Amino acid sequence: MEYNFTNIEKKWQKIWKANQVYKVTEDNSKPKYYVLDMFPSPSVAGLHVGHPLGYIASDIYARYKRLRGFNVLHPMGFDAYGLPAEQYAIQTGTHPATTTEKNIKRYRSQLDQLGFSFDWSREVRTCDSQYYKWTQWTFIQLFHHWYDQSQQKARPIKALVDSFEKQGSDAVDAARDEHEPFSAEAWKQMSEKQQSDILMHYRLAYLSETMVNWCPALGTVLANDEVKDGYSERGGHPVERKRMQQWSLRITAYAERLLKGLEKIDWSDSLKEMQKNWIGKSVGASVDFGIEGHDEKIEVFTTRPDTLWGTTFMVLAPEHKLVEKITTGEKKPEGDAYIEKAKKRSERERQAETKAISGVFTGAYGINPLNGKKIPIWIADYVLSGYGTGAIMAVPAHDSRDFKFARHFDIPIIQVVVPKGEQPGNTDEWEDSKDSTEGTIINSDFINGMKVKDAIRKVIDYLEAQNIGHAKVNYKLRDAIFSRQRYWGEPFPVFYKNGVPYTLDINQLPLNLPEVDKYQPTEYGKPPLARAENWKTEDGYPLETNTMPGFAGSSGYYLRYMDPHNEERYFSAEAVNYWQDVDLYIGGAEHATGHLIYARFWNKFLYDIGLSVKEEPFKKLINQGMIQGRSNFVYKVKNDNKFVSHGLRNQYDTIKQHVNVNIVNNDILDVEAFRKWRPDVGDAEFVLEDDNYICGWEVEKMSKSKYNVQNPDDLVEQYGADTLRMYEMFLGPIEAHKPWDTNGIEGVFRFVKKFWRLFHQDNRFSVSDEKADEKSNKSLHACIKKVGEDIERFSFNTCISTLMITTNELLEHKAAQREVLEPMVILLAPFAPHIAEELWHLFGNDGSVVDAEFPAFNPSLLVENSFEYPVSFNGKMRFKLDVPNDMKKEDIQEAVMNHPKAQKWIEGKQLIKFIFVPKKIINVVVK
RNA sequence: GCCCAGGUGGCGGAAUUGGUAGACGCGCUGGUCUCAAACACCAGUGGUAGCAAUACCGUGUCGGUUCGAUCCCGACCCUGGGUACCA
Repeated sequence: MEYNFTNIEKKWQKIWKANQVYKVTEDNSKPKYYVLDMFPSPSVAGLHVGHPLGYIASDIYARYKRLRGFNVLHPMGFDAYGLPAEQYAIQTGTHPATTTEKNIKRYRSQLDQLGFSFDWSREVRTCDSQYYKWTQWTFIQLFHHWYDQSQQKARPIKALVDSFEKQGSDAVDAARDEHEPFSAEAWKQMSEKQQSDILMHYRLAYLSETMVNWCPALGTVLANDEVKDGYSERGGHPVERKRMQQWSLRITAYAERLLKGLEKIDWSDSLKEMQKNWIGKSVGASVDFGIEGHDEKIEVFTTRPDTLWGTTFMVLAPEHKLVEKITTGEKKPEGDAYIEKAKKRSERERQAETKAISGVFTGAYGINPLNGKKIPIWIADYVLSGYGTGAIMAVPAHDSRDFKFARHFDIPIIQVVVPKGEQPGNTDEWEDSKDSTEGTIINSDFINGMKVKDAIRKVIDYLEAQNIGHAKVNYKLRDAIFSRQRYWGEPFPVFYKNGVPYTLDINQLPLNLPEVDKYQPTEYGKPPLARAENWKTEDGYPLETNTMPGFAGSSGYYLRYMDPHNEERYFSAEAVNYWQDVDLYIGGAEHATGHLIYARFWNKFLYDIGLSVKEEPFKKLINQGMIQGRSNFVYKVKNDNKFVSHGLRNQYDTIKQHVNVNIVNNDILDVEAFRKWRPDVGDAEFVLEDDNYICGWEVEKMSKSKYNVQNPDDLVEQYGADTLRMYEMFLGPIEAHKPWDTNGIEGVFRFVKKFWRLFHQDNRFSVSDEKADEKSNKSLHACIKKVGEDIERFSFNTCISTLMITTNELLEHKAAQREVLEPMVILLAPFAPHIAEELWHLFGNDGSVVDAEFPAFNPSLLVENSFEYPVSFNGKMRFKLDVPNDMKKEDIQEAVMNHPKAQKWIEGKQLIKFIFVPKKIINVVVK
């Protein structure tokens, strides 16, 4: 019988579906295991070869755990809201729901043909109202909760209001924005609007003014990514920074718990490090600087209050609220121009460009609260309004960036810390700032002579005693801006009454996304939902027109999989008590500081209010590497409808443009296909080299916008799903990034055919019930051991190598006994489920191979009584020597030294040391 | 700029991380089978020198620690990801 993968795969996929082989229910007789993939966002391009990489890995592990007797939850769904469907809708007028539905169908059929063990009865889609009902529900909960620092948990707003009524604002220790304190009496006399404004400073979901990239021409807000040099990437319209009222989530309240929680989870150190840096905890002090001639104070945060005496200037972010007020008349024009310029630059641009030093003196002076010294106040765009207080005290002697700024503008530099073993220096001669992490304080009044650590403590005590500052912990983490001026997202369950926001009743959920005539913003720059007819409550109050961001729907989806059809609740207590949390989560590292932080926050909140039963949602996380695309480029001559070949591009002034890799073969462009693909330049001239148009190439992220997407369908048709699954795993370690290349899939295909041949003779399934020989048994058990160990450490590429090696050995031994071949089928099953299932049934088994038992390995078969040692001289391997296990070190030394091959290396030299590492190496050191 | 990761033959990678560098596979070379091809099978394959045994060189670059470094330390170069409204 020939190996006909198409028939085999189709047949078993049908049977698995009909028998619901992958459907799971809570089963208290078995331990649970929850394997989760980051669900895909269904794009027009379909699934590309990078998507399945993670899914194959998780599927292997899910199947493996099932073979080990676990009740495995392995669900899948779709992150269906987002920009791409909306952009497409703006261009074509097609409703995003239509596009999304179509894309999901395509994804589903692509996933199905790969033979994944997903329980599709649990599918969720973020754009489904029965799903987003619970996203909206969670938002309402966030709105009605605040964070109690003393209890370190979220509590109902009701409790806060009670406290205000009894004791005013000072009785609680809450995560909140700054506001003036008030008494219980004052609270009671406030209007509803005033009370609402106060509560906004506490709610975990709140309205506030935040900075955005505003593009007036497009009437929309843009991501930093969409802004290039102050212009929109799309259309090239000017963009400016602007304040806008937005919903935010007070994720900063959870900063400390997000940080601490990292210690308890099994994630890679690099990912934890990224999150740690993102949260960016720093311990220091808040200090109030006076301003000459003004009543206001400038609050700065510093990690080094001990260097206060070294402060020779201050810097405000251009957006700082005091800039306008303190800039003096003569400096005003210069200041305004600078602020105008800064507005046009994105935060990232402002931080990236450190070579060009820029800034403007305000003409105003701050007062150092410790010594009363006057220090100039500058404006510079390297200070960002979003970090700390948007103002810094600059200590040029001990900070590199401040140093460069001071040198550039000729501002004095005062040394205040002397590093250990050094003498105080002349700062005029310095080329850079001096490290100050450790050392002795000078030029600093009452802390002179103290060590840095003690000085910090002393200064903070002094600041607090004088009421000019206090100890403070600052986090780089910012609250998550939660509103988007877009159509294709969850509507907020919020309406406005006299300008005060209220949430809908839970029983009014879901608030369905309304129909609109167009998907772009209105002429007045209002979000698309403003176009919806009757977008108001039954009582006629206007509903919120913003929608939620992409991460809203993906923040809690793993919980909904536990009980996806529950209409009464997010999920039942029974379901969550059984499934608990995700044991293994597989997805891309590009989510490190986005989704993976938001989801942890979301889960902690649900934990606080008694829904989640585990504080951390994802116990173990694996980041599958990105399969990178190989992009191709054409070179268009600027201001001319002409393209030049790669080798000639430097002779012209050209722009590099992506070209669809599917019309490029071996970097040679199919010019006719290109004309069809880009009708806008259909009549272009092509400058060739050697009669060909050669394209440039680069390895980049695979994405539709780079036209380098490869999809798996053709490969499944040509080689079958089992081969594709194993080939993707064989490419390299799951966590490594690798460029996609189809060369090499033939080798895996050969292996699958070889494996099939193990069980067949003269085209007939032919396996005997006789005892297998020792060699075959040894091969099998070495394989069981290695494959088991390697699956446990997610080293799937070496699993496949091992299976190849064992298959070659068994073929060589002409092993055809059930005793060795049947366990091989089970070992292969997680990787290549279709062929394994077919062979499993050829053996006469009834049930599915997924319910088989992972074979046990017999250690006694693998015991060796000697070891072949590599013998090195001065670290260089020279020959090998077989040594019995029970031989003594002295005897081994003698055997080595008397070995004929050793003479060449020891002749005329003196033995310094004889190193013997059991089961590793022998090294002879001679001189 | 900042944070994180990576760099090993012609190519993907292995060496479970201080102990034989290059497992397994692709590709390539030669051969068997065939009228021929495909499939399959056999042999070889890091570089240099050599008929060979063997020797020297070799894990991005430079330097260090060690009996011994792909692995640890320092400096640098290059590539990829993230950088808060792409998902």
